[in-house]
Amino acid sequence: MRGYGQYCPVAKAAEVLGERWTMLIVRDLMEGAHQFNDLYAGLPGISRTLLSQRLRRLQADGLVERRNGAARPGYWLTALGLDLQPAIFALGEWAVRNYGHDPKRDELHPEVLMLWIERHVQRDALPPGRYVVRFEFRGARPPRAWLVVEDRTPTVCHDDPRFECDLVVSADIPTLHRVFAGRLAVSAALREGSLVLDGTADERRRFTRWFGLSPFAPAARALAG
Amino acid sequence: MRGYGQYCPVAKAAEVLGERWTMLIVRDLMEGAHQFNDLYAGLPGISRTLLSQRLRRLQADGLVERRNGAARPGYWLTALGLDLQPAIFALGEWAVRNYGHDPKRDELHPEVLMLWIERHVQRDALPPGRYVVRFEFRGARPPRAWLVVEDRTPTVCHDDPRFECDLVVSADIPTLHRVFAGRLAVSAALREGSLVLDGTADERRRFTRWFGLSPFAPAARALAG
DNA sequence: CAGTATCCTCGAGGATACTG
DNA sequence: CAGTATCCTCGAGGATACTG
Repeated sequence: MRGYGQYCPVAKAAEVLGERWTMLIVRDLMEGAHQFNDLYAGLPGISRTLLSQRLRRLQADGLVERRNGAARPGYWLTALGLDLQPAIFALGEWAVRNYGHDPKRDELHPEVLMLWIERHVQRDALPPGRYVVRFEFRGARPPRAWLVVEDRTPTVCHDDPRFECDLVVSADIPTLHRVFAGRLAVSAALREGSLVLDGTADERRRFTRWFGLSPFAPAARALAG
Repeated sequence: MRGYGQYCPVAKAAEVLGERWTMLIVRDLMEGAHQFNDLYAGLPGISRTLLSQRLRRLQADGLVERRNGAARPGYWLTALGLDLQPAIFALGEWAVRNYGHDPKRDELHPEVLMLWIERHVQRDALPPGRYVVRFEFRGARPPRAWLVVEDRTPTVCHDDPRFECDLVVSADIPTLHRVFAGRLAVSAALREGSLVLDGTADERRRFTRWFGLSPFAPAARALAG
């Protein structure tokens, strides 16, 4: 995107963030995605070429840096990029306030939703060692997914990992999304039966602690009243 | 712009605001531009066709409505559009915090700067009747412009209106911009002589009251210390 | 796993001329 | 003053195949 040739703060922000996908990449980096393939999985429709290009542009603009030193190399927001948090949050809150309703059927990819859930798992609430949860989507395709935790690090699997499951979570995708988004309380979903937990009483209780909600859940909750 | 097919608040916001020019159009509407030609003048580089298209899209998305009833028909933000103010402001503040320095020479159009100044004039501080101020840009092209006020309504003229001037403001464009942006206090500019006011003592004093700064001036000032 | 190189398409938007 | 219609260009990005 060419610049606007206007020395206006809003124009400058639009210049850096205005290209297609860029804001979503920043959002994903904020929510804990750092590897190329992790980012790629969270952006259905983008091509690998384009993601690569956008990441290079973000590096050139100083919002993102590639860290090679760590155990797993990856992309991280710089201080400049992290400083965008309040602004991106304000944009999201605007959308929540005004468009918070009726997700269209084809806007709910089970894979992406599971990725978001994975990214927001409350790690401290997870048990040590291996921990496996199966999600049953009730008629969606794919019909199920697994959240496999090893040493408090969750990973979504779409193929049966063939481990014993500590808990089974059953809900259709819209319900699971409404819960994640904070528009339906876990307790209310359990009560009405749109969300069903299958496991020991301890595990069912533990779910409410490790299952993290969207950062926009408080805003959505505030709307509901 | 096609949507992202993701039911995420940030994606939704990016969908509505992410097209080139759209955010700047919203910004201009927030700052008091309402007529097609007024918007057009504030967006150097856009084509009339594209502006028209973007305005139609903004109407379809519910951010803008066309009001035909008023004395001058024009485009106005709806409640949905106005609700974007905090988010757009946060984006601008991010840019001010991080890119607040070194405007490039060709990013400072005298015409656009004068338009911004016109839009932020403090009307209550203007005298009734006709009031005319000439701006001398010291070597820029065009070299001067007039702010003609009739009944507290300011209009920028780039051709000599042939009225007597109540005040002459001399400053090069970068200085005038720094003052408008809040990065150089009027008092400091006057002291160092980069801004010169020519008129009666009363008129010179009045200038500091009607000359309004950018909405981002407080953020810029805060940076300066 | 994390990208890059190459080719090709198609649609956004510029230029120009026009209108109520 | 406030746009619209038409034509045409060019460059963003998809598809595909490839690599350290």
